[in-house]
Amino acid sequence: MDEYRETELKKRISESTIRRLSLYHRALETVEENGKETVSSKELAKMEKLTPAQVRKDLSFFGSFGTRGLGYPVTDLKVKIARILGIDRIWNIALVGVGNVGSALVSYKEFARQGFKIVKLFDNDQRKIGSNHKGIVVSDVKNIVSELSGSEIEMVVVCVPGSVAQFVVDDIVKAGLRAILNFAPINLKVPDNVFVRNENMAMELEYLSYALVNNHSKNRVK
Amino acid sequence: MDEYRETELKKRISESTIRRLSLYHRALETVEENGKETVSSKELAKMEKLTPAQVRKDLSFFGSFGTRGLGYPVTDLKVKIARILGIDRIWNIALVGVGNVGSALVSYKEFARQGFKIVKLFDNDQRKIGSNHKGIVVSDVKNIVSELSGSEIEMVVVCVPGSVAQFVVDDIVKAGLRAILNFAPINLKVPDNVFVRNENMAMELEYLSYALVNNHSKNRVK
DNA sequence: TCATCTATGTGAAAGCCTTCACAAAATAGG
DNA sequence: CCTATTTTGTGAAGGCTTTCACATAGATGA
Ligand SMILES: NC(=O)c1ccc[n+]([C@@H]2O[C@H](COP(=O)([O-])OP(=O)(O)OC[C@H]3O[C@@H](n4cnc5c(N)ncnc54)[C@H](O)[C@@H]3O)[C@@H](O)[C@H]2O)c1
Ligand SMILES: NC(=O)c1ccc[n+]([C@@H]2O[C@H](COP(=O)([O-])OP(=O)(O)OC[C@H]3O[C@@H](n4cnc5c(N)ncnc54)[C@H](O)[C@@H]3O)[C@@H](O)[C@H]2O)c1
Repeated sequence: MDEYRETELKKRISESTIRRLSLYHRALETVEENGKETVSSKELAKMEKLTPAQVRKDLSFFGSFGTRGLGYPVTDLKVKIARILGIDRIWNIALVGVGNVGSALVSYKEFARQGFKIVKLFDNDQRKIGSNHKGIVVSDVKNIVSELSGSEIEMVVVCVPGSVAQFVVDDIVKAGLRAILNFAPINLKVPDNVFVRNENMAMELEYLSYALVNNHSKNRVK
Repeated sequence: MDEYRETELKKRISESTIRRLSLYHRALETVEENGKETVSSKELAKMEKLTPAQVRKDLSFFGSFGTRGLGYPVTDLKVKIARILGIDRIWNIALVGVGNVGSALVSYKEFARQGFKIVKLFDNDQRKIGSNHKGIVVSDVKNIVSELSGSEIEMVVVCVPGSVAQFVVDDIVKAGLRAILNFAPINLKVPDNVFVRNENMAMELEYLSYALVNNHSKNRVK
Protein backbone atom coordinates (compact mmCIF):
# COMPACT_ATOMS: atom_id res chain seq x y z
CA MET A 1 0.00 0.00 0.00
CA ASP A 2 1.51 3.28 -1.07
CA GLU A 3 -1.10 5.82 -0.13
CA TYR A 4 -4.31 5.92 1.78
CA ARG A 5 -7.53 5.99 -0.17
CA GLU A 6 -10.99 6.23 1.27
CA THR A 7 -12.36 3.65 -1.08
CA GLU A 8 -10.04 0.94 0.15
CA LEU A 9 -11.27 -1.72 2.49
CA LYS A 10 -9.72 -0.71 5.78
CA LYS A 11 -9.95 -1.65 9.40
CA ARG A 12 -11.28 0.81 11.90
CA ILE A 13 -8.72 3.35 13.01
CA SER A 14 -8.78 4.13 16.71
CA GLU A 15 -9.85 7.48 18.08
CA SER A 16 -6.44 7.95 19.69
CA THR A 17 -4.71 7.54 16.35
CA ILE A 18 -6.89 10.21 14.76
CA ARG A 19 -6.29 12.60 17.63
CA ARG A 20 -2.57 12.07 17.27
CA LEU A 21 -2.79 12.77 13.55
CA SER A 22 -3.95 16.26 14.56
CA LEU A 23 -0.86 16.57 16.72
CA TYR A 24 1.43 15.39 13.92
CA HIS A 25 -0.17 17.89 11.58
CA ARG A 26 0.44 20.71 14.02
CA ALA A 27 4.02 19.60 14.59
CA LEU A 28 4.64 19.41 10.85
CA GLU A 29 3.44 22.99 10.45
CA THR A 30 6.03 24.06 12.99
CA VAL A 31 8.77 22.02 11.34
CA GLU A 32 7.82 23.45 7.96
CA GLU A 33 8.00 27.01 9.28
CA ASN A 34 11.50 26.25 10.48
CA GLY A 35 12.41 25.39 6.89
CA LYS A 36 13.22 21.72 7.41
CA GLU A 37 12.48 19.38 4.52
CA THR A 38 12.49 16.02 6.28
CA VAL A 39 11.66 14.97 9.79
CA SER A 40 12.11 11.65 11.60
CA SER A 41 9.58 9.80 13.72
CA LYS A 42 11.92 10.48 16.62
CA GLU A 43 11.74 14.23 16.14
CA LEU A 44 7.96 14.25 15.67
CA ALA A 45 7.58 12.11 18.78
CA LYS A 46 9.70 14.47 20.85
CA MET A 47 7.65 17.49 19.76
CA GLU A 48 4.39 15.97 20.93
CA LYS A 49 5.66 13.87 23.82
CA LEU A 50 5.02 10.49 22.22
CA THR A 51 7.22 7.56 21.22
CA PRO A 52 8.79 7.15 17.75
CA ALA A 53 7.22 3.71 17.41
CA GLN A 54 3.82 5.22 18.06
CA VAL A 55 4.32 7.79 15.33
CA ARG A 56 5.42 5.19 12.80
CA LYS A 57 2.62 2.79 13.69
CA ASP A 58 -0.03 5.49 13.42
CA LEU A 59 1.18 6.59 10.01
CA SER A 60 1.55 3.02 8.80
CA PHE A 61 -2.23 2.52 9.04
CA PHE A 62 -2.58 4.93 6.13
CA GLY A 63 0.40 4.09 3.95
CA SER A 64 4.14 4.38 3.91
CA PHE A 65 5.11 7.98 3.68
CA GLY A 66 8.74 7.95 4.77
CA THR A 67 12.12 7.10 3.35
CA ARG A 68 14.25 4.65 5.31
CA GLY A 69 17.45 6.19 6.52
CA LEU A 70 16.06 9.70 6.00
CA GLY A 71 12.66 10.27 7.56
CA TYR A 72 9.43 11.83 6.31
CA PRO A 73 9.14 14.64 3.73
CA VAL A 74 7.65 17.46 5.80
CA THR A 75 5.32 19.26 3.41
CA ASP A 76 4.25 16.09 1.70
CA LEU A 77 3.36 14.33 4.93
CA LYS A 78 1.50 17.41 6.19
CA VAL A 79 -0.60 17.47 3.04
CA LYS A 80 -1.31 13.76 3.26
CA ILE A 81 -2.40 13.95 6.89
CA ALA A 82 -4.60 16.92 6.02
CA ARG A 83 -6.25 14.80 3.35
CA ILE A 84 -6.79 11.91 5.76
CA LEU A 85 -8.34 14.23 8.35
CA GLY A 86 -10.48 15.89 5.71
CA ILE A 87 -9.02 19.32 6.46
CA ASP A 88 -7.80 19.89 2.90
CA ARG A 89 -10.97 21.86 2.32
CA ILE A 90 -13.17 24.48 3.94
CA TRP A 91 -15.82 23.45 6.45
CA ASN A 92 -18.70 25.87 6.93
CA ILE A 93 -19.87 26.04 10.50
CA ALA A 94 -22.82 27.48 12.38
CA LEU A 95 -22.57 28.57 16.00
CA VAL A 96 -25.54 28.63 18.36
CA GLY A 97 -25.46 30.79 21.50
CA VAL A 98 -23.51 34.00 21.04
CA GLY A 99 -22.64 34.48 24.70
CA ASN A 100 -19.29 34.52 26.47
CA VAL A 101 -17.92 31.36 24.89
CA GLY A 102 -19.64 31.83 21.53
CA SER A 103 -18.25 35.35 21.10
CA ALA A 104 -14.74 34.19 21.93
CA LEU A 105 -14.94 31.53 19.23
CA VAL A 106 -16.35 33.91 16.61
CA SER A 107 -13.45 36.31 17.22
CA TYR A 108 -10.86 33.58 16.87
CA LYS A 109 -9.24 34.05 13.45
CA GLU A 110 -7.09 30.94 13.66
CA PHE A 111 -10.07 28.62 13.02
CA ALA A 112 -10.73 30.26 9.64
CA ARG A 113 -7.07 29.93 8.72
CA GLN A 114 -7.38 26.21 9.45
CA GLY A 115 -10.39 25.91 7.17
CA PHE A 116 -13.08 26.02 9.84
CA LYS A 117 -15.24 28.98 8.86
CA ILE A 118 -18.00 30.15 11.14
CA VAL A 119 -20.51 31.51 8.66
CA LYS A 120 -23.75 31.65 10.63
CA LEU A 121 -24.77 32.59 14.17
CA PHE A 122 -27.95 31.81 16.08
CA ASP A 123 -29.32 33.05 19.39
CA ASN A 124 -32.73 33.37 21.04
CA ASP A 125 -32.08 36.69 22.76
CA GLN A 126 -33.96 39.52 21.01
CA ARG A 127 -31.16 41.95 21.89
CA LYS A 128 -28.65 39.78 20.06
CA ILE A 129 -30.74 38.76 17.05
CA GLY A 130 -29.93 41.11 14.18
CA SER A 131 -26.70 42.36 15.77
CA ASN A 132 -23.44 41.99 13.92
CA HIS A 133 -20.52 39.88 15.14
CA LYS A 134 -17.39 40.02 13.01
CA GLY A 135 -19.47 40.59 9.92
CA ILE A 136 -22.11 37.97 10.67
CA VAL A 137 -25.66 38.97 11.57
CA VAL A 138 -27.14 36.86 14.36
CA SER A 139 -30.22 34.87 13.25
CA ASP A 140 -33.18 33.85 15.35
CA VAL A 141 -32.73 30.29 16.56
CA LYS A 142 -36.39 29.60 15.90
CA ASN A 143 -35.55 29.41 12.18
CA ILE A 144 -32.57 27.13 12.68
CA VAL A 145 -34.05 24.00 11.08
CA SER A 146 -34.99 25.69 7.84
CA GLU A 147 -31.82 27.78 7.66
CA LEU A 148 -29.52 24.79 8.12
CA SER A 149 -31.45 22.27 6.02
CA GLY A 150 -29.76 21.85 2.69
CA SER A 151 -27.32 24.69 3.39
CA GLU A 152 -23.56 24.57 2.84
CA ILE A 153 -23.13 24.23 6.61
CA GLU A 154 -22.03 20.80 7.88
CA MET A 155 -20.90 21.39 11.46
CA VAL A 156 -22.43 23.21 14.42
CA VAL A 157 -20.82 24.56 17.55
CA VAL A 158 -23.21 24.61 20.49
CA CYS A 159 -22.57 27.28 23.15
CA VAL A 160 -25.97 27.56 24.81
CA PRO A 161 -26.76 26.82 28.47
CA GLY A 162 -27.00 23.14 29.37
CA SER A 163 -30.72 23.45 30.10
CA VAL A 164 -31.55 24.10 26.44
CA ALA A 165 -28.69 22.36 24.63
CA GLN A 166 -30.68 19.18 23.96
CA PHE A 167 -33.49 21.12 22.28
CA VAL A 168 -31.03 22.99 20.09
CA VAL A 169 -29.32 19.74 19.16
CA ASP A 170 -32.64 18.08 18.33
CA ASP A 171 -33.20 20.85 15.79
CA ILE A 172 -29.71 20.48 14.37
CA VAL A 173 -30.33 16.77 13.88
CA LYS A 174 -33.73 17.52 12.37
CA ALA A 175 -31.98 19.75 9.83
CA GLY A 176 -29.90 16.73 8.82
CA LEU A 177 -26.52 17.81 10.20
CA ARG A 178 -24.20 15.17 11.60
CA ALA A 179 -21.33 16.93 13.40
CA ILE A 180 -21.61 18.84 16.66
CA LEU A 181 -19.02 20.42 18.92
CA ASN A 182 -20.71 20.85 22.28
CA PHE A 183 -19.66 23.17 25.11
CA ALA A 184 -22.66 22.55 27.34
CA PRO A 185 -21.94 20.26 30.29
CA ILE A 186 -24.52 17.62 29.43
CA ASN A 187 -24.57 14.32 27.60
CA LEU A 188 -26.41 14.98 24.38
CA LYS A 189 -28.69 12.27 22.99
CA VAL A 190 -28.28 11.96 19.25
CA PRO A 191 -28.85 9.22 16.66
CA ASP A 192 -25.97 6.84 15.98
CA ASN A 193 -24.97 8.51 12.75
CA VAL A 194 -24.44 11.92 14.35
CA PHE A 195 -21.00 12.79 15.76
CA VAL A 196 -20.70 14.77 18.96
CA ARG A 197 -17.49 16.00 20.54
CA ASN A 198 -17.62 17.58 23.96
CA GLU A 199 -15.47 20.35 25.36
CA ASN A 200 -15.71 19.87 29.09
CA MET A 201 -13.44 22.23 30.98
CA ALA A 202 -14.83 21.25 34.36
CA MET A 203 -13.73 17.68 33.66
CA GLU A 204 -10.18 18.84 32.96
CA LEU A 205 -10.07 20.88 36.16
CA GLU A 206 -11.35 17.88 38.07
CA TYR A 207 -8.63 15.75 36.58
CA LEU A 208 -6.03 18.27 37.74
CA SER A 209 -7.62 18.22 41.17
CA TYR A 210 -7.36 14.44 41.32
CA ALA A 211 -3.76 14.52 40.12
CA LEU A 212 -2.73 17.04 42.79
CA VAL A 213 -4.58 15.31 45.59
CA ASN A 214 -3.17 11.93 44.66
CA ASN A 215 0.28 13.23 44.05
CA HIS A 216 0.90 11.46 40.79
CA SER A 217 4.17 12.06 39.08
CA LYS A 218 3.61 11.41 35.41
CA ASN A 219 1.60 13.72 33.31
CA ARG A 220 0.71 12.35 29.94
CA VAL A 221 -0.62 15.06 27.68
CA LYS A 222 -3.01 13.42 25.32
CA MET B 1 -12.24 -2.79 51.29
CA ASP B 2 -15.09 -0.56 52.34
CA GLU B 3 -13.96 2.89 51.39
CA TYR B 4 -11.18 4.48 49.46
CA ARG B 5 -8.36 6.10 51.42
CA GLU B 6 -5.39 7.90 49.99
CA THR B 7 -2.99 6.27 52.33
CA GLU B 8 -3.80 2.79 51.14
CA LEU B 9 -1.45 1.03 48.82
CA LYS B 10 -3.29 1.14 45.54
CA LYS B 11 -2.65 0.38 41.92
CA ARG B 12 -2.59 3.16 39.40
CA ILE B 13 -6.05 4.17 38.28
CA SER B 14 -6.38 4.84 34.58
CA GLU B 15 -7.00 8.28 33.18
CA SER B 16 -10.24 7.07 31.57
CA THR B 17 -11.57 5.92 34.92
CA ILE B 18 -10.90 9.33 36.47
CA ARG B 19 -12.55 11.14 33.58
CA ARG B 20 -15.59 8.91 33.96
CA LEU B 21 -15.75 9.67 37.69
CA SER B 22 -16.37 13.27 36.63
CA LEU B 23 -19.25 12.07 34.47
CA TYR B 24 -20.70 9.98 37.29
CA HIS B 25 -20.46 12.96 39.61
CA ARG B 26 -22.32 15.12 37.14
CA ALA B 27 -24.96 12.44 36.59
CA LEU B 28 -25.43 12.02 40.34
CA GLU B 29 -26.07 15.76 40.70
CA THR B 30 -28.86 15.45 38.16
CA VAL B 31 -30.32 12.37 39.82
CA GLU B 32 -30.16 14.11 43.21
CA GLU B 33 -32.01 17.14 41.85
CA ASN B 34 -34.74 14.79 40.67
CA GLY B 35 -35.14 13.63 44.25
CA LYS B 36 -34.11 10.02 43.78
CA GLU B 37 -32.36 8.34 46.69
CA THR B 38 -30.76 5.37 44.96
CA VAL B 39 -29.53 4.78 41.46
CA SER B 40 -28.36 1.63 39.69
CA SER B 41 -25.24 1.20 37.58
CA LYS B 42 -27.60 0.65 34.67
CA GLU B 43 -29.23 4.03 35.12
CA LEU B 44 -25.93 5.85 35.58
CA ALA B 45 -24.57 4.12 32.49
CA LYS B 46 -27.55 5.15 30.41
CA MET B 47 -27.16 8.79 31.46
CA GLU B 48 -23.56 8.99 30.28
CA LYS B 49 -23.71 6.50 27.41
CA LEU B 50 -21.53 3.87 29.07
CA THR B 51 -22.08 0.25 30.10
CA PRO B 52 -23.29 -0.81 33.57
CA ALA B 53 -20.25 -3.09 33.94
CA GLN B 54 -17.96 -0.14 33.27
CA VAL B 55 -19.64 1.91 35.96
CA ARG B 56 -19.39 -0.87 38.53
CA LYS B 57 -15.78 -1.67 37.66
CA ASP B 58 -14.73 1.98 37.89
CA LEU B 59 -16.34 2.40 41.29
CA SER B 60 -14.97 -0.92 42.53
CA PHE B 61 -11.40 0.45 42.29
CA PHE B 62 -12.25 2.77 45.17
CA GLY B 63 -14.45 0.64 47.38
CA SER B 64 -17.90 -0.88 47.41
CA PHE B 65 -20.46 1.81 47.62
CA GLY B 66 -23.62 0.07 46.54
CA THR B 67 -26.24 -2.26 47.95
CA ARG B 68 -26.95 -5.42 46.01
CA GLY B 69 -30.46 -5.61 44.69
CA LEU B 70 -30.92 -1.89 45.28
CA GLY B 71 -28.20 0.24 43.72
CA TYR B 72 -26.08 3.13 44.98
CA PRO B 73 -27.17 5.76 47.52
CA VAL B 74 -27.18 8.93 45.41
CA THR B 75 -25.97 11.64 47.77
CA ASP B 76 -23.54 9.38 49.53
CA LEU B 77 -21.91 8.22 46.31
CA LYS B 78 -21.74 11.79 45.01
CA VAL B 79 -19.92 12.89 48.16
CA LYS B 80 -17.54 9.94 47.96
CA ILE B 81 -16.67 10.58 44.33
CA ALA B 82 -16.12 14.25 45.15
CA ARG B 83 -13.67 13.19 47.85
CA ILE B 84 -11.82 10.88 45.45
CA LEU B 85 -11.55 13.63 42.83
CA GLY B 86 -10.46 16.12 45.47
CA ILE B 87 -13.36 18.44 44.68
CA ASP B 88 -14.71 18.38 48.24
CA ARG B 89 -12.83 21.65 48.80
CA ILE B 90 -12.13 24.98 47.13
CA TRP B 91 -9.31 25.30 44.62
CA ASN B 92 -7.92 28.79 44.13
CA ILE B 93 -6.97 29.44 40.55
CA ALA B 94 -5.02 32.11 38.65
CA LEU B 95 -5.77 32.91 35.01
CA VAL B 96 -3.18 34.34 32.64
CA GLY B 97 -4.25 36.17 29.49
CA VAL B 98 -7.50 38.09 29.92
CA GLY B 99 -8.47 38.06 26.23
CA ASN B 100 -11.43 36.48 24.50
CA VAL B 101 -11.15 33.08 26.11
CA GLY B 102 -9.87 34.35 29.45
CA SER B 103 -12.76 36.79 29.85
CA ALA B 104 -15.30 34.09 29.04
CA LEU B 105 -13.87 31.87 31.77
CA VAL B 106 -13.77 34.65 34.36
CA SER B 107 -17.46 35.38 33.75
CA TYR B 108 -18.44 31.76 34.12
CA LYS B 109 -20.10 31.45 37.52
CA GLU B 110 -20.53 27.69 37.37
CA PHE B 111 -16.83 27.06 38.03
CA ALA B 112 -17.00 28.85 41.38
CA ARG B 113 -20.07 26.84 42.31
CA GLN B 114 -18.05 23.69 41.63
CA GLY B 115 -15.26 24.88 43.90
CA PHE B 116 -12.94 26.22 41.22
CA LYS B 117 -12.43 29.86 42.19
CA ILE B 118 -10.54 32.18 39.85
CA VAL B 119 -8.98 34.60 42.33
CA LYS B 120 -6.18 36.22 40.35
CA LEU B 121 -5.74 37.52 36.79
CA PHE B 122 -2.54 38.31 34.90
CA ASP B 123 -1.92 40.01 31.56
CA ASN B 124 0.93 41.88 29.89
CA ASP B 125 -1.21 44.49 28.15
CA GLN B 126 -0.91 47.89 29.89
CA ARG B 127 -4.51 48.71 28.98
CA LYS B 128 -5.70 45.62 30.82
CA ILE B 129 -3.39 45.74 33.85
CA GLY B 130 -5.21 47.46 36.70
CA SER B 131 -8.62 47.01 35.11
CA ASN B 132 -11.34 45.18 36.97
CA HIS B 133 -12.94 41.91 35.77
CA LYS B 134 -15.75 40.56 37.91
CA GLY B 135 -14.18 42.12 40.99
CA ILE B 136 -10.63 41.02 40.27
CA VAL B 137 -7.97 43.56 39.36
CA VAL B 138 -5.65 42.39 36.58
CA SER B 139 -2.01 42.10 37.70
CA ASP B 140 1.10 42.59 35.59
CA VAL B 141 2.38 39.21 34.40
CA LYS B 142 5.95 40.33 35.08
CA ASN B 143 5.27 39.82 38.79
CA ILE B 144 3.71 36.38 38.33
CA VAL B 145 6.49 34.34 39.95
CA SER B 146 6.53 36.31 43.18
CA GLU B 147 2.75 36.67 43.34
CA LEU B 148 2.13 32.93 42.91
CA SER B 149 5.00 31.64 45.04
CA GLY B 150 3.71 30.50 48.38
CA SER B 151 0.24 31.85 47.65
CA GLU B 152 -3.03 29.98 48.20
CA ILE B 153 -3.23 29.43 44.43
CA GLU B 154 -2.59 25.88 43.21
CA MET B 155 -3.86 25.82 39.61
CA VAL B 156 -3.35 28.13 36.65
CA VAL B 157 -5.41 28.52 33.51
CA VAL B 158 -3.31 29.69 30.55
CA CYS B 159 -5.15 31.71 27.88
CA VAL B 160 -2.28 33.54 26.21
CA PRO B 161 -1.22 33.22 22.56
CA GLY B 162 0.75 30.09 21.69
CA SER B 163 3.87 32.11 20.94
CA VAL B 164 4.28 33.11 24.59
CA ALA B 165 2.59 30.25 26.43
CA GLN B 166 5.84 28.36 27.12
CA PHE B 167 7.40 31.43 28.78
CA VAL B 168 4.34 31.95 30.95
CA VAL B 169 4.36 28.28 31.92
CA ASP B 170 8.07 28.39 32.77
CA ASP B 171 7.24 31.14 35.27
CA ILE B 172 4.33 29.17 36.69
CA VAL B 173 6.64 26.19 37.23
CA LYS B 174 9.28 28.48 38.73
CA ALA B 175 6.67 29.63 41.24
CA GLY B 176 6.26 26.00 42.30
CA LEU B 177 2.80 25.35 40.91
CA ARG B 178 2.01 21.92 39.53
CA ALA B 179 -1.36 22.08 37.72
CA ILE B 180 -2.01 23.88 34.46
CA LEU B 181 -5.03 24.01 32.17
CA ASN B 182 -3.74 25.15 28.81
CA PHE B 183 -5.76 26.67 25.95
CA ALA B 184 -2.80 27.52 23.72
CA PRO B 185 -2.35 25.13 20.80
CA ILE B 186 1.16 24.03 21.69
CA ASN B 187 2.76 21.14 23.55
CA LEU B 188 4.05 22.65 26.77
CA LYS B 189 7.34 21.36 28.17
CA VAL B 190 7.12 20.92 31.92
CA PRO B 191 8.91 18.80 34.52
CA ASP B 192 7.50 15.35 35.24
CA ASN B 193 5.84 16.40 38.47
CA VAL B 194 3.75 19.12 36.82
CA PHE B 195 0.32 18.26 35.41
CA VAL B 196 -0.88 19.81 32.19
CA ARG B 197 -4.27 19.37 30.60
CA ASN B 198 -4.91 20.81 27.17
CA GLU B 199 -8.11 22.20 25.74
CA ASN B 200 -7.66 21.86 22.02
CA MET B 201 -10.77 22.84 20.13
CA ALA B 202 -9.08 22.59 16.75
CA MET B 203 -8.37 18.94 17.49
CA GLU B 204 -12.04 18.28 18.18
CA LEU B 205 -13.10 20.00 14.96
CA GLU B 206 -10.53 17.95 13.06
CA TYR B 207 -11.94 14.80 14.60
CA LEU B 208 -15.42 15.78 13.41
CA SER B 209 -13.98 16.45 9.98
CA TYR B 210 -12.41 12.99 9.89
CA ALA B 211 -15.62 11.38 11.08
CA LEU B 212 -17.73 13.07 8.40
CA VAL B 213 -15.28 12.40 5.60
CA ASN B 214 -14.92 8.76 6.58
CA ASN B 215 -18.57 8.32 7.20
CA HIS B 216 -18.29 6.47 10.47
CA SER B 217 -21.46 5.44 12.13
CA LYS B 218 -20.68 5.16 15.82
CA ASN B 219 -20.03 8.17 17.90
CA ARG B 220 -18.67 7.46 21.32
CA VAL B 221 -18.77 10.50 23.53
CA LYS B 222 -15.92 10.24 25.93
C1' DT C 1 30.96 -0.04 -6.22
C1' DC C 2 30.89 -1.26 -1.62
C1' DA C 3 30.56 -0.74 3.30
C1' DT C 4 28.46 1.65 6.84
C1' DC C 5 24.89 3.98 8.87
C1' DT C 6 20.28 5.60 9.66
C1' DA C 7 15.51 5.34 10.18
C1' DT C 8 11.27 3.17 8.35
C1' DG C 9 7.60 -0.35 8.40
C1' DT C 10 5.71 -4.08 10.77
C1' DG C 11 4.81 -8.71 12.84
C1' DA C 12 4.82 -10.25 17.49
C1' DA C 13 4.76 -9.47 22.43
C1' DA C 14 3.38 -7.02 26.16
C1' DG C 15 0.36 -4.21 28.48
C1' DC C 16 -3.88 -2.07 29.37
C1' DC C 17 -8.84 -1.51 29.40
C1' DT C 18 -13.45 -3.17 28.74
C1' DT C 19 -16.80 -6.61 28.75
C1' DC C 20 -18.53 -10.92 30.32
C1' DA C 21 -20.75 -13.76 33.38
C1' DC C 22 -21.87 -15.31 37.73
C1' DA C 23 -21.65 -15.95 42.87
C1' DA C 24 -23.11 -13.35 46.51
C1' DA C 25 -25.79 -10.10 48.98
C1' DA C 26 -29.67 -7.72 49.79
C1' DT C 27 -34.61 -6.56 48.91
C1' DA C 28 -39.52 -7.57 48.45
C1' DG C 29 -43.54 -10.07 48.94
C1' DG C 30 -45.92 -13.55 50.72
C1' DC D 1 -38.91 -17.86 57.17
C1' DC D 2 -38.57 -18.87 52.44
C1' DT D 3 -38.50 -17.94 47.53
C1' DA D 4 -38.08 -15.05 43.66
C1' DT D 5 -35.95 -11.05 42.07
C1' DT D 6 -32.72 -7.51 41.70
C1' DT D 7 -28.28 -5.63 41.29
C1' DT D 8 -23.67 -5.42 43.04
C1' DG D 9 -18.66 -6.68 42.99
C1' DT D 10 -15.19 -9.05 40.65
C1' DG D 11 -12.11 -12.71 38.63
C1' DA D 12 -11.36 -14.09 34.03
C1' DA D 13 -11.69 -13.54 29.14
C1' DG D 14 -11.50 -10.90 25.34
C1' DG D 15 -10.16 -7.07 22.69
C1' DC D 16 -7.69 -3.16 21.72
C1' DT D 17 -3.42 -0.23 21.90
C1' DT D 18 1.25 0.47 22.61
C1' DT D 19 5.85 -0.98 22.64
C1' DC D 20 9.50 -3.92 21.14
C1' DA D 21 12.85 -5.38 18.08
C1' DC D 22 14.61 -6.29 13.73
C1' DA D 23 14.68 -7.08 8.70
C1' DT D 24 14.72 -3.97 5.12
C1' DA D 25 15.50 -0.03 2.19
C1' DG D 26 17.67 3.76 1.16
C1' DA D 27 21.33 7.45 2.14
C1' DT D 28 25.99 8.72 2.59
C1' DG D 29 30.80 8.76 1.82
C1' DA D 30 35.04 6.85 0.38
N1 LIG E 1 -18.12 30.60 29.86
C1 LIG E 1 -17.31 29.59 30.16
O1 LIG E 1 -16.15 29.79 30.51
C2 LIG E 1 -17.76 28.18 30.07
C3 LIG E 1 -16.95 27.18 30.53
C4 LIG E 1 -17.34 25.87 30.43
C5 LIG E 1 -18.55 25.58 29.88
N2 LIG E 1 -19.36 26.57 29.45
C6 LIG E 1 -20.65 26.22 28.85
O2 LIG E 1 -20.78 26.83 27.58
C7 LIG E 1 -22.12 27.23 27.37
C8 LIG E 1 -22.16 28.72 27.10
O3 LIG E 1 -21.62 29.42 28.21
P1 LIG E 1 -21.54 30.98 28.24
O4 LIG E 1 -20.75 31.37 29.42
O5 LIG E 1 -21.13 31.50 26.91
O6 LIG E 1 -23.07 31.37 28.49
P2 LIG E 1 -23.79 32.71 28.10
O7 LIG E 1 -25.01 32.81 28.94
O8 LIG E 1 -22.83 33.84 28.09
O9 LIG E 1 -24.24 32.48 26.60
C9 LIG E 1 -25.27 31.62 26.24
C10 LIG E 1 -25.91 32.19 24.99
O10 LIG E 1 -26.89 31.29 24.52
C11 LIG E 1 -28.06 32.02 24.18
N3 LIG E 1 -29.20 31.14 24.28
C12 LIG E 1 -29.88 30.75 25.37
N4 LIG E 1 -30.86 29.91 25.05
C13 LIG E 1 -30.80 29.73 23.72
C14 LIG E 1 -31.54 28.98 22.79
N5 LIG E 1 -32.55 28.20 23.17
N6 LIG E 1 -31.21 29.05 21.50
C15 LIG E 1 -30.17 29.81 21.10
N7 LIG E 1 -29.43 30.57 21.93
C16 LIG E 1 -29.75 30.52 23.23
C17 LIG E 1 -28.09 33.16 25.15
O11 LIG E 1 -28.87 34.23 24.66
C18 LIG E 1 -26.61 33.52 25.23
O12 LIG E 1 -26.26 34.42 24.21
C19 LIG E 1 -22.88 26.83 28.60
O13 LIG E 1 -23.47 25.57 28.40
C20 LIG E 1 -21.81 26.71 29.66
O14 LIG E 1 -22.16 25.79 30.65
C21 LIG E 1 -18.98 27.86 29.53
N1 LIG F 1 -10.60 32.47 21.17
C1 LIG F 1 -10.83 31.18 20.89
O1 LIG F 1 -11.95 30.83 20.53
C2 LIG F 1 -9.76 30.17 20.98
C3 LIG F 1 -10.02 28.89 20.53
C4 LIG F 1 -9.03 27.93 20.63
C5 LIG F 1 -7.84 28.26 21.18
N2 LIG F 1 -7.60 29.50 21.60
C6 LIG F 1 -6.30 29.81 22.19
O2 LIG F 1 -6.49 30.42 23.43
C7 LIG F 1 -5.48 31.40 23.65
C8 LIG F 1 -6.13 32.74 23.90
O3 LIG F 1 -6.96 33.07 22.79
P1 LIG F 1 -7.77 34.43 22.77
O4 LIG F 1 -8.65 34.38 21.60
O5 LIG F 1 -8.37 34.69 24.10
O6 LIG F 1 -6.60 35.48 22.49
P2 LIG F 1 -6.58 37.04 22.87
O7 LIG F 1 -5.57 37.68 22.02
O8 LIG F 1 -7.97 37.57 22.88
O9 LIG F 1 -6.09 37.02 24.37
C9 LIG F 1 -4.77 36.77 24.74
C10 LIG F 1 -4.48 37.57 25.98
O10 LIG F 1 -3.19 37.25 26.45
C11 LIG F 1 -2.52 38.46 26.77
N3 LIG F 1 -1.07 38.22 26.68
C12 LIG F 1 -0.29 38.20 25.59
N4 LIG F 1 0.98 37.92 25.92
C13 LIG F 1 0.99 37.76 27.26
C14 LIG F 1 2.01 37.45 28.19
N5 LIG F 1 3.24 37.23 27.81
N6 LIG F 1 1.68 37.36 29.47
C15 LIG F 1 0.39 37.56 29.87
N7 LIG F 1 -0.60 37.85 29.04
C16 LIG F 1 -0.30 37.95 27.74
C17 LIG F 1 -3.02 39.48 25.80
O11 LIG F 1 -2.83 40.80 26.29
C18 LIG F 1 -4.49 39.09 25.72
O12 LIG F 1 -5.24 39.73 26.72
C19 LIG F 1 -4.60 31.39 22.42
O13 LIG F 1 -3.51 30.56 22.64
C20 LIG F 1 -5.50 30.78 21.38
O14 LIG F 1 -4.75 30.13 20.39
C21 LIG F 1 -8.53 30.47 21.52
